[in-house]
Amino acid sequence: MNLTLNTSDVQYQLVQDAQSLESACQSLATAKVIGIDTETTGLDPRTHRLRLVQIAAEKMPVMIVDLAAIPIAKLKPLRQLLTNDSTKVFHNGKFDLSFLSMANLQSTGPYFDTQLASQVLFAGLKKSHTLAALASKFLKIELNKDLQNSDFSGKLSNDQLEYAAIDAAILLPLQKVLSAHLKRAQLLPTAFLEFEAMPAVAQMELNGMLLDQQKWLAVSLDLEAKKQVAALQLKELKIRHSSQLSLLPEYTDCVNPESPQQVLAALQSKGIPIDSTNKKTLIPLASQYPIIRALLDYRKSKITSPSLLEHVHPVTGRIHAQYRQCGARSGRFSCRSPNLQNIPRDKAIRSCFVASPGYKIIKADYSQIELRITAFLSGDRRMLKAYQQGRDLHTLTASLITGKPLSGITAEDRRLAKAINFGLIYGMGAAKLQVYAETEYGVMMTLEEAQLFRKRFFQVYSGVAKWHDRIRSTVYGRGVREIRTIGGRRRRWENKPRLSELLNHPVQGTSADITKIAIAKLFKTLGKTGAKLIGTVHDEILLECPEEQVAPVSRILQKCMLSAAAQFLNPLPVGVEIQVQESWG
DNA sequence: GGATCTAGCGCC
DNA sequence: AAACGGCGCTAAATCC
Repeated sequence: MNLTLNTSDVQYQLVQDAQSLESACQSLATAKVIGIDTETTGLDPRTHRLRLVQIAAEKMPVMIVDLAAIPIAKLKPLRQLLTNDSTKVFHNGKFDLSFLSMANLQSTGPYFDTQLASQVLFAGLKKSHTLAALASKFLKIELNKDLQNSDFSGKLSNDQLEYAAIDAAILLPLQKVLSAHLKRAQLLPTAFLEFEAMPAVAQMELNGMLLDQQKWLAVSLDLEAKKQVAALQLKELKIRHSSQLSLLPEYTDCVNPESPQQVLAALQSKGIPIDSTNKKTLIPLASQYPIIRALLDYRKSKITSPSLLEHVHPVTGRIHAQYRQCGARSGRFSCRSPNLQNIPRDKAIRSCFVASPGYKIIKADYSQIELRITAFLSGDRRMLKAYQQGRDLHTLTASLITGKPLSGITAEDRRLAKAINFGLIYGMGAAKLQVYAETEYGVMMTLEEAQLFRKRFFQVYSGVAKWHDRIRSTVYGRGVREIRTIGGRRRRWENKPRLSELLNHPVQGTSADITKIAIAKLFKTLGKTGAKLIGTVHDEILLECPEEQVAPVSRILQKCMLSAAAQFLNPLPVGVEIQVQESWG
């Protein structure tokens, strides 16, 4: 394997006319693998322009296409090259594909993304995944990135051209060495799963979500008003309750309810025995102390009203959040600017995310996917059987734990069972279960009851108990610092992981793998339906679909999601719930 | 004065 | 013996 690349003699050819483009593309078309990089006038594909497209292949000079010099109509050879069946190697291809797509230069796979490859390889560890870091680590080449943010809009210097050429050329040896590492670590399937999802994610970001700004303004004003009322109540209570503490000025006037430190000190000074002001500490005390009730009300009204309006794009009028495919150690997506994965479920709030005129929002959720994965991984007979029979696992758990017949399970029983199911599969203790059930599901229980429920849960689902034991003895107990999903996605730890983390990754990570496969399949299948992928929230996929296409697209969506899950969970049945609405709410 | 950390909380 | 995991955002607190 030839991994040497002397950056000082990377050859390149600057292409500024149609004829040179055609001949350069002809040579490059013979390559099985090409490295592609782009230079742009900025970071926003909607407002900044694509200036250069650099394409490298082994033993050829890097072709640098100057898009400022060649009319769009003459780019056909480039289009052909981008859509041939060679492997296209990118570094953070989401960025390049977004700009190519906006320049009406579509490309097709197969793709290899060196950044995603590195992230898959080192998931869980603190590593840098920049191109310079990878070049240094794997090729012992120190890239000079001084020109990365230089002005690529005007006349280009030789230094800029050389920089551009090197960034494309280096992708080829990097792809080789990363492939070898992925193969050795048995991570090729996971990496390819990421590569196939990558163009879908790029398109998802470009599509964005439409926010009804009028509606949102009304909702956020309403939230703000509620917050003011709560703050006022809080202030009055504080002043009254602390009036006798006039020697301590910070408690006499008002305490900033936003400051956990001040709130903690203030509450402690009133003799309330707490060591934290978080929800789970305060909720049990709320009935006893009006001030705590007021504080909780204040926080509730404070519901993160992220600066959504600031994220509405001036050109498209839509919100284009950034999804990071390997943003979470488990393989889940993370999302930011804004984080659309933690928008409150409150209908009033989610209803502000709407479909364009003539479109519908199609929202699809996997049903209890993490519990199903747990059933599969543990092999628990009772859970597997319940799912095979199409039963509702929460109701079953409620019945098994309370001893009531299935027909006698109330809504509260089922909420209790949800808390038990979701809490205990990752090994929650009784004390935490008690608090968790109350704060998340509004179900009260004594510590003794929590202990009993916990004991019963592991009795009735003994396969889950055995699965915990197995991980405890073969991984946790031996100090192993890595674990994998069903599909082989690996997460590693710098230090000894907690048992709960080891139990969680195979479940949460498998769920992420399934969603990513579904998104990749969907992207390939939606084709000319006009439906657009606009968001994903872990086990949920959101599409915006032309009204007349809703029926076929719903079927496609369901089929893609079910077949993605079947890749790992077959023959366990999986459920997908599809809703067609005017909005996300 | 800006960068980073912490607590708390929204979502799955 | 006891232990639920994964994120990003905001404001306050703290560090440099």
